[in-house]
Amino acid sequence: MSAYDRRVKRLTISDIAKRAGVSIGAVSFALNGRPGVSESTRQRILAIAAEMGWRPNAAARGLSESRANTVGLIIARSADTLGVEPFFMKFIAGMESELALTRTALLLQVVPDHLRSIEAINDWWAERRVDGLIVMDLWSQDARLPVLESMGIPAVLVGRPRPGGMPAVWNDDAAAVTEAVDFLVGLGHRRIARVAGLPALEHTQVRTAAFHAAMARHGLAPVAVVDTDYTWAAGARVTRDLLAAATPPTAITFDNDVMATAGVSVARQLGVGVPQELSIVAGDDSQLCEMVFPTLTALSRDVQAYGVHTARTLVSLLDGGSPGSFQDATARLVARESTAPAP
Amino acid sequence: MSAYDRRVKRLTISDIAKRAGVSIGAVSFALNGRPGVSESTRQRILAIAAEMGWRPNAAARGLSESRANTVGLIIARSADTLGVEPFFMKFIAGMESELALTRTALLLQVVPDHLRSIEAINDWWAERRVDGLIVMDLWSQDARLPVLESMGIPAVLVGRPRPGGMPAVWNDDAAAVTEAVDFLVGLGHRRIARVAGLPALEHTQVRTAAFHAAMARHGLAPVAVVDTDYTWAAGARVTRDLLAAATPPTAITFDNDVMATAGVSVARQLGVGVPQELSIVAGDDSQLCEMVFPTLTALSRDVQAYGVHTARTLVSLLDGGSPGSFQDATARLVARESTAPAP
DNA sequence: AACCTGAACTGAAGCGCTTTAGTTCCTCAT
DNA sequence: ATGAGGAACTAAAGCGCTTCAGTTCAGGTT
Repeated sequence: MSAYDRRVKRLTISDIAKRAGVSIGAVSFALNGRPGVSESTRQRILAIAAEMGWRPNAAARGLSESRANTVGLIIARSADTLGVEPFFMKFIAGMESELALTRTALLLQVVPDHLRSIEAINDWWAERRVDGLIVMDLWSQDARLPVLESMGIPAVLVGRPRPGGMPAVWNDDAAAVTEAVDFLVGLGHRRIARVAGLPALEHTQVRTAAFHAAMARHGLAPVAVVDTDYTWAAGARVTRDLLAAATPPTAITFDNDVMATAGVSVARQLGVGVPQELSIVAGDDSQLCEMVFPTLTALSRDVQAYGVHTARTLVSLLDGGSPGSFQDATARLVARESTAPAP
Repeated sequence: MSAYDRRVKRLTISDIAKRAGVSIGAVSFALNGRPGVSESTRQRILAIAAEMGWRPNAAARGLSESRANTVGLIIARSADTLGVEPFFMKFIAGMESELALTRTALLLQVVPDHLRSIEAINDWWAERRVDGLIVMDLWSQDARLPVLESMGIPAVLVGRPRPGGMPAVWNDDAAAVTEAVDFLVGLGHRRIARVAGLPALEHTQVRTAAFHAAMARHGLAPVAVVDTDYTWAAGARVTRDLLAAATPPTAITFDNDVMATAGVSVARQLGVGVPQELSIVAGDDSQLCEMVFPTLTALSRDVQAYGVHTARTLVSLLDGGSPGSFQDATARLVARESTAPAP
């Protein structure tokens, strides 16, 4: 005998019907704002339902409507990387504030790689647990997209829109990177390096291309562009290498805050003054950037709003709309202490 | 006409029944390992189901079993605080690895306070969206517990067990704090301060009590014990105050890694050498502790395992067991660069 | 008075599964 | 030959809701 009896008598729509002296159909009409009942009975039924504290059984409604009223978010990263990235939690918080408005729940799954991610997609869809999905961390050749398309799964991409593909919510990474380069060049820097994130991620490629273009526009050649895995260790190693070169950069842009922090740390160890001898720009903003000394100049954006817009797009898609892609605000450069005129 | 037709013909148990030439009841028996079918037909049915790629419709099964096969995690914190704390993502990742084994999904909700948290509990339970809950960030007088108890909601507490209450997964915060104090005293420190977290949180109180007890055991009186809200700003402010005192501490323990980082930063600004003049211990370990200079001595534990154990306890509870509370491994002190013999 | 209309409501099917109460049929003891 | 017993299966109810096809009835037309 379980400590919890699952079969407790639950309040159902027919209890309300009995109490109101009408059929369950009438109750359903009343509760869902459909025609078929007079305004007076509707009010009576609503009052009774509220008084009795009735709430629809999600499984029953889902079964009947062929809809789960739930969306899924699958994050394909190792738990270690996730931990330090404030991005996800903020994004999730934003999504939920929006989803709450339509009584849509959020199913979450954290898996280490794309293969598992596809398994999770299959499971959820086959079991009808979700009505649609949010896809993050897009790769340029993303194995998940064909799966989603072939199965006809409604999804919203967090990243650049695909031609003819599903709706995407994105922001102009290229413009942000360009702003950072312009800012550094404006400070007199000529020898600038870029420490990029995972090369498989599409936005890494976009940013790298934008970096090259922006440098070229100023008639400059990058000192280096190095791909990494976003970790602190990688940021430290690359910074060490860059500073050990014959003509080291006077400025480095990092693709996230964690690596930028590592860069500051390594520079200090090597006795390279930040920002006197080396300027540093972080590609993501978070409390972390204000936690280090010197505080980090960073590309900042409203991640929570990003989550809100993504959720809104998915909800609209599920409601039968055909939302276009949504361009979120471009990250702006927030100048702090880690940048200064070139030596 | 929606871009996605929800009414696409889905594979159901009766398709399999038709194909196997048996009744749907027989199929259900076969798929769920129940008696009522011969071994040969069971195998035949399983083969057909696998071949056709059948998966049970979660809503249908849930409706029939009066069970959602989903558990809920409600996090009651502001998105800002959440972001920097690597704890949650790791914990979630751990939970999921365990939940995946029993095909249980995780519903997540991030709300700013306990009031909203209770609303979310009510909603989920009334709608039968979850079978049980994980309760984190326990307060000593936690308004959620009476709600859970009165509604008979299966729940596992992440924190100290309540006498006669629901099962809890916890670790010995007192022992960990004691180890930190012993360590510092062993290094010759006599003037030790504690920068605590949110005073409403139960484990803050447990740690503070343990801190006092450990100090007393060494015949010492704390320089100060200050409550905070875990933020970087609070950590910085308190450190500044402590170091400005007539007889400043030679060692400070902080209740999380973020504040400890702030402490290091402030000390440097004030020209106080870490660890030469001031030793610092962080109450939580994460990559952050290895990202600052000097790297932080910290109380470290396996957060992912913590999540695994919590999920396992809840699953056992839902399966009708009556799991006792589970004591997770005690955090161990990882000595790094931020601690040294007292000046 | 006969007819039509539309609003207000009921009855019942159906969503996909589990589970209980039968039914059929084979085997074995008598 | 008869029946008891059990294994292997089927039929159908039920989970709680939505929805569609009817039914009833007041009111208006002609």
